[in-house]
Amino acid sequence: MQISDPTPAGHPALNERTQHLLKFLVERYIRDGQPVGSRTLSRDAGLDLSSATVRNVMADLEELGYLRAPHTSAGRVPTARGYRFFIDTLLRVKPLDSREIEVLRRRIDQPTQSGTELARSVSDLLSGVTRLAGIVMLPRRQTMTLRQVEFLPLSEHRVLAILVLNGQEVQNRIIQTRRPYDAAELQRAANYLNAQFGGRDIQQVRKTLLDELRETRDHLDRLMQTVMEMAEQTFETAPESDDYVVAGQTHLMQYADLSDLDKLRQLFEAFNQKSDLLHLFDQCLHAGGVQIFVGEESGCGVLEGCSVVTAPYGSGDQVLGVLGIIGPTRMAYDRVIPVVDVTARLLAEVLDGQRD
Amino acid sequence: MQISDPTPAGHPALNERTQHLLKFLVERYIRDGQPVGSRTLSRDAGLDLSSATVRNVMADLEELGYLRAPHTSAGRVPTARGYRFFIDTLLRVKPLDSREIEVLRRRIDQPTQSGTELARSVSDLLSGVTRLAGIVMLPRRQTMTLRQVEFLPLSEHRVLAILVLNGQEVQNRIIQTRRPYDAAELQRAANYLNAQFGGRDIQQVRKTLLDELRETRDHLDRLMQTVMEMAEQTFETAPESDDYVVAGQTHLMQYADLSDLDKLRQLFEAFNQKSDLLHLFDQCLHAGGVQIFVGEESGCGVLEGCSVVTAPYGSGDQVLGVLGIIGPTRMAYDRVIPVVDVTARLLAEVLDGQRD
DNA sequence: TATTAGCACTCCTCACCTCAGAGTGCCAAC
DNA sequence: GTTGGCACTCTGAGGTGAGGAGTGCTAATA
Repeated sequence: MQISDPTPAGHPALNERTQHLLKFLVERYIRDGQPVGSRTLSRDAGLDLSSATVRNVMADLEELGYLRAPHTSAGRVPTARGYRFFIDTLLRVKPLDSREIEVLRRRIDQPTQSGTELARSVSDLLSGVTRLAGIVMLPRRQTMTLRQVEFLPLSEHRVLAILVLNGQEVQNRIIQTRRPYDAAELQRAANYLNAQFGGRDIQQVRKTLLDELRETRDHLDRLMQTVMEMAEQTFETAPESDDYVVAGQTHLMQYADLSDLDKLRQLFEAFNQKSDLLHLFDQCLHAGGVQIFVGEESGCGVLEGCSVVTAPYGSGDQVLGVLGIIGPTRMAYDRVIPVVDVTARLLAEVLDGQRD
Repeated sequence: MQISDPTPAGHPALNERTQHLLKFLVERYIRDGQPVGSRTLSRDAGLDLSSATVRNVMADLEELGYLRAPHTSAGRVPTARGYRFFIDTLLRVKPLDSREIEVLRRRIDQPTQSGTELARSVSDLLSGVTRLAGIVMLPRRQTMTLRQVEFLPLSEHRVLAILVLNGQEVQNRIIQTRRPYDAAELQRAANYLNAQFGGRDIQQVRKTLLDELRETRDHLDRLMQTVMEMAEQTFETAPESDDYVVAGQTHLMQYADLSDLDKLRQLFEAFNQKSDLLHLFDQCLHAGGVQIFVGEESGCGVLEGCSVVTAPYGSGDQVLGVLGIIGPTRMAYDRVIPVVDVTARLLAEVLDGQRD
């Protein structure tokens, strides 16, 4: 697994003892949710240091911006920068054992009727296993392979276009036509498209058909005119698709860190709005591994107090989408990161298997 | 409009003065959210009574279970029973003016690709206008009219069934077949089904085909065998459909009445679970008008502190589904009720218009 | 020079108190 | 039946003080 830092920032060298203390403090804070004091560290961190010494170290770490004290006498808490350093250099991830992986695999590899359904089930899985909010971005339509296209006349000026993609996914679109078409005409257009473009991805189809032929439209024969009118609306980028699927938002209401109702409301609205989060996920598409945003690193104001862990998933060597979780900054990264990572891999496997 | 009481209960006769005071108290409480005291009523209710008199009346109303006092010195608050009486006999609903109706109509009558999309947009509308959570139950598949059915071979043992319903709605299902079928065979089966059952509702189709023919299966010719295998899976009740669509849940986080995070979590989980709410809405399908559940009248524990206002909508004389809102018990019924009522009517109109 | 014990200090939390304000119930008078 | 008056109750805001946790600093120590 490769964890890349979206916002690399220089970290001054810390000696081993300091790192150990920081690591212990972050872990303890993640476990208990309470500010950690020097006495606790002196006693439990296993370094045989007096609390006074620990205090000196903590003061240094606060100076460097890794820790902060909620108030004078309250111990220390990691800052976003502290979490960042923790994740990048201190964290040892616990790999899932094969039994857990098998459970995940079985839950993902269930027969589904559509990509949306699969995405829903995977985000359910993510949220169930991590007790956080799970998110799965749907594969971009543009990257899907065209298996088959059919046209069905519905009424005088309406034709139903049916796209079978990736051998599993079916999409419909109702097309408004300029003139009536009969079934035979539509059949011929579909045959042509299937013969010419079956097996290619939508992006290519669109490019070839529209960009290359549009100019010569006036010189096309009747068949190709039909093909063009159908294709134009059929292969346009779909504004309909749901972009991503969220599950388990309610989990986020359990964490004291996010108990501010107003903040929570804004967060939930961001889930519905989608645009901000989509932008964030787009950045992760080509990260090539697990990516983590701590707090406001994402540049998204509503994500204050939250962290996002994402991983792209793909079929073959192509990136199809991104999945991940959103939870309080104070989350069990050592567990969540492998879950996200493995889920992405398993989803890729399943999608590969479906390409029959 | 007809507002029916789902749980009629005897209400003793109240004299006019008492009713007036109760009405004023409920309205004031809905407006301000504060317990209403005798002084306020004496001063503002326009009855020229001393607070002592009002206190006597309030004591009676408390005795009858219409009011309760949060504590000794805090004025009174309506109980569920109080709201019930208010809604049934005291409430004067403010009809929407034609301008408002026009705005609603335009927002509903937008071109949509599918029933789900339409439902989503209507529940968005409901939640936007009322600032509560809007819910639209999707039309039961069983009640839809079959326009057209087509079968598309996908691979050896997989056939894509495409159902065009109500002239607007398209549904797909992938069917696993026992033996391979070629395109011509499937075409004949589709032709048969379209000829025999086009224009009938799914319920009928299913009944006729499955119940009547299943027994005689062994004596059917090859065409009918094909028809049967296709139809069995195509017309089975769909477990896939999303049942209902919720919008604007986040609005509910703004109301102090529901500010208990844990309660709120349970409520949101009920939205996702769906089964409880579906059961509730099913009851409203044949109510023939606006129906209101106050607090736990619905029999649904998580709805404590909430009211539900629903109205069935239909096309022609057939009930297709239910829509409504969920909000805090303390909501502006005089405004919400007509909004729900009119929205249901407008949705029916639009659906009627689409039956081309 | 790094570590430590000791100590004064800060700040939070909690329990407790008080007090004003709002509202009630009841009673006697009208 | 209605009303004024009065004692009573309860809440909520504000204040106080003890206890505890944790810090920073300093001087002593290894």
